Amino acid sequence: MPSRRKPAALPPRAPIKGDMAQRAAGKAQRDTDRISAMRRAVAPVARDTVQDRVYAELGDALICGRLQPGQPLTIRDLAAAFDTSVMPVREALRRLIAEKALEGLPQRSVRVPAMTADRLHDLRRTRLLVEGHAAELAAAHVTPALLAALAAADAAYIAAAEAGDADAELLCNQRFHFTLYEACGSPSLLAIIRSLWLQSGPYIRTAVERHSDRHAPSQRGMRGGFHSKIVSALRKGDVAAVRRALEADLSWAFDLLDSRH
Amino acid sequence: MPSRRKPAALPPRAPIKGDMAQRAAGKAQRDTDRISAMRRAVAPVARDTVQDRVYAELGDALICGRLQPGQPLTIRDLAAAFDTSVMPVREALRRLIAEKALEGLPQRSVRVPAMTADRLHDLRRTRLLVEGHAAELAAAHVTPALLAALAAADAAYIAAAEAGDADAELLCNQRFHFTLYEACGSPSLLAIIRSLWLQSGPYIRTAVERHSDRHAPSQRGMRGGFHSKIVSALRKGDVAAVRRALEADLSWAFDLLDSRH
DNA sequence: TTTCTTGATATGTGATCACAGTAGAGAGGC
DNA sequence: GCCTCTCTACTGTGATCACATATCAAGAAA
Repeated sequence: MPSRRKPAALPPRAPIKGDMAQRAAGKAQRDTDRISAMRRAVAPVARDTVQDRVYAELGDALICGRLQPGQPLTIRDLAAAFDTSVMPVREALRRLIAEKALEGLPQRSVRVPAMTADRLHDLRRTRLLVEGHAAELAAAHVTPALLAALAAADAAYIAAAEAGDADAELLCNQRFHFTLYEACGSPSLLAIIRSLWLQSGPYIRTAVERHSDRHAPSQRGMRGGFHSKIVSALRKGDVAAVRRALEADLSWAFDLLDSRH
Repeated sequence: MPSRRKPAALPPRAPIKGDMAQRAAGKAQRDTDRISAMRRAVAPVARDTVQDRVYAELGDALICGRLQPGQPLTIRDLAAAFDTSVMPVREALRRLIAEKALEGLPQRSVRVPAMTADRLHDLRRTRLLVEGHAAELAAAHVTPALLAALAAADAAYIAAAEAGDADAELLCNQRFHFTLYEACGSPSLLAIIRSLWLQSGPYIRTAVERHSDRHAPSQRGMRGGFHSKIVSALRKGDVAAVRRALEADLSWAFDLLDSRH
């Protein structure tokens, strides 16, 4: 069999297709209004489209590093993996390319951006600038609820790290940081940070795995030390210390990549 | 006639359709290879698609403020204005929404984001942070060629401002700033700045027009004073002064919007 | 007169088809 | 044997159609 088709790169973890996509195969239903009204009542907020779900799924895969740097992505393969047509995938890829999370090659193929020393250095500098500033802004709006949420996120992170579940570890780390950043009250900064995380996610995964390879499970929660320093600085209201702790946390991951690459 | 169809919001300034789009109406041509080879020789770099051109056109319109804040955009209207099908417009809008240059409403309609005091404040703060940092980085890589390019861009800006051509003024202002930012050597910062300009373009237009309303033509080049201060600070290598001058330039426009809105 | 309903129109989204360009494998000539 | 050419499968892009839903207007009921 001469087919060169690669196996599906990314199996969907949850059904992607909404009800809307089933109508092509389904029978014509007359009481559509009744059904859609009910559906709206059940899920009044999450009114997302198929492409939104594809986008979210790919974004998660990028941030959690489930996609390798340099890995090529084809629209049709992804559409097959998600069990949809090419349309939603096209638009999701387009969005991710616009956010620099994916790279559109001149031959129009799409791939996860390759990891180069220049790119790592650039991302590191920009993330220190933007996320450091967001942390400073958040430090000005500290509330007990925020501190509690951060502490909870940190605990979940440590548990995941010690359990050796890299996916959960990265997810909890993301949750901790974005809990902090959302408190900064700047939508524009938040959008920038989200884009930066999408861009650096595939590399950070590599860093975390290296760390796990080098250390015993009981030592893997080490990064939690950075997190708790951030929380205690926030509690004291020491803005400069918050920034320092956050920058140390970020630098930790990038240093792991700098040392050997 | 009950048609509620609005007039085309944005007449294309240049033909959008490439040769690819003409094949649907055109006759089948056999010597395609010869022609495409020739075309590649003539334009070896600009291998852009229809959606790229729609995207670029809409981006220019946003940065130059030819689209009003709050203005709704419909795919079919834009497709008619650009004389293409809806496909390229869909994907161009999707990209701009991903960059926060346009706003996707929950009812799935698309519009230019409305101007609110909160949003203005947020954009101002983020732009001061990011563009200030980019200017500092650029100050570390000053070359005579850069200084000459900036001086030329500033001269063009003053000429356009005194001529009262708002479109050209905004375009030259953009050129001056991006000449500076490109020298910072950070692709990630440049992408962020580009997105921020797309977001604030519609508002800046309003600011510039207010300034023109209040001042005689001979005084309209005033902003050039900021630009020349930036250039002279760069020439002296005074990084802090570069940042101050740039922040004064940016604040000038936002102050105009703050004062009366 | 006001309000709810009911149509028609319009608009975004998804699926499918058509086509140009590319890359890779295999056959042919040197 | 190595290089070149050709042919085929594949991929992204654009066009078009189908459909659910949102919007708005006019009409009916209170």
